[in-house]
Amino acid sequence: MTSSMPPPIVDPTRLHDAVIDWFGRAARDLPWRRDATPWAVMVSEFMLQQTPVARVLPVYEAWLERWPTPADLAAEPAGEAVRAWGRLGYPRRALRLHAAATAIVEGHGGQVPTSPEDLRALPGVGEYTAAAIISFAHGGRAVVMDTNIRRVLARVVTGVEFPAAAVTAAERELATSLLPAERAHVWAAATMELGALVCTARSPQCQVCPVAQMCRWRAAGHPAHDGPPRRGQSWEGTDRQCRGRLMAVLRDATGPVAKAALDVVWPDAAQRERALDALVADGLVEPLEDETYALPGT
DNA sequence: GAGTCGTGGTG
DNA sequence: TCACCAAGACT
Repeated sequence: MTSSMPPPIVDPTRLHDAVIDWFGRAARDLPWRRDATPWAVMVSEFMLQQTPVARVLPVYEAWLERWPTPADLAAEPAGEAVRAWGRLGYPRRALRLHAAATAIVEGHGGQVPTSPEDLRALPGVGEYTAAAIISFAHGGRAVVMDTNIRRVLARVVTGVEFPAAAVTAAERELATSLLPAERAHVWAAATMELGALVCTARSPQCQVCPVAQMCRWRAAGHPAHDGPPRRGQSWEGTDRQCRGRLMAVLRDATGPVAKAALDVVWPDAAQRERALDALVADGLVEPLEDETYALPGT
């Protein structure tokens, strides 16, 4: 696969050293770094998918205390995972994490897999999460591309404000070419941290950036994003909002709830029924007898 | 490849 | 205020 991208202008070694050195001073003391067992890393990565660190922290702590191993989680009904997920959002992630724990117990002796293939076969583990687990849990060498790293590379190396909506081949080639032979996992964590703390989406702190001197976007005068506007996520009146309301009722209940309790949280009956059916199809809700509903297995 | 899937903080 | 954004995965 040939790339249409010009070769990187920055010197990879300088880039690595600057970012990793900065990371040594500025890295946050996060619980999944302090106790980076494979299961802890895996749980954190599921929770951090599209969810800010600050909101993950309390749920993460409670989760690992209750379920210190994959087997502990797999031993309980999926609904308990959904309930403990709380208001993190995208509750299917809780379902997938539970299913992944079950698969780990049944197929991997209770140990989080180490190979990309085995990791990707787990529900909820995509390209990013597999690479993250390999890097942060096993100290392996993998191309990690999350929203932070993609933005940092787009700016520093490519010279544009934002990466494309979806990962491109050129981007993957660039990230691969920059993957250091040694301490690749530190490079991944450091680049991600730089994107999270300094090279942020809204208001980048170039004044304190360790690679400002070699940043192509900065050198070009911070040109604004050129391309189609990134589609905002609508919310009011959507199925997602409706689903959220229904799930909140079931989470906050101690057992099965009557359908009437669900009806009152969404006025549009047709949309409500459609959303409820979808939740059942997704496995997030279990219909029981006498027109009652519950989280699966509870 | 574009759509869908939650929730809440913030510039 | 409100559109944007947050360690994506899946169809």
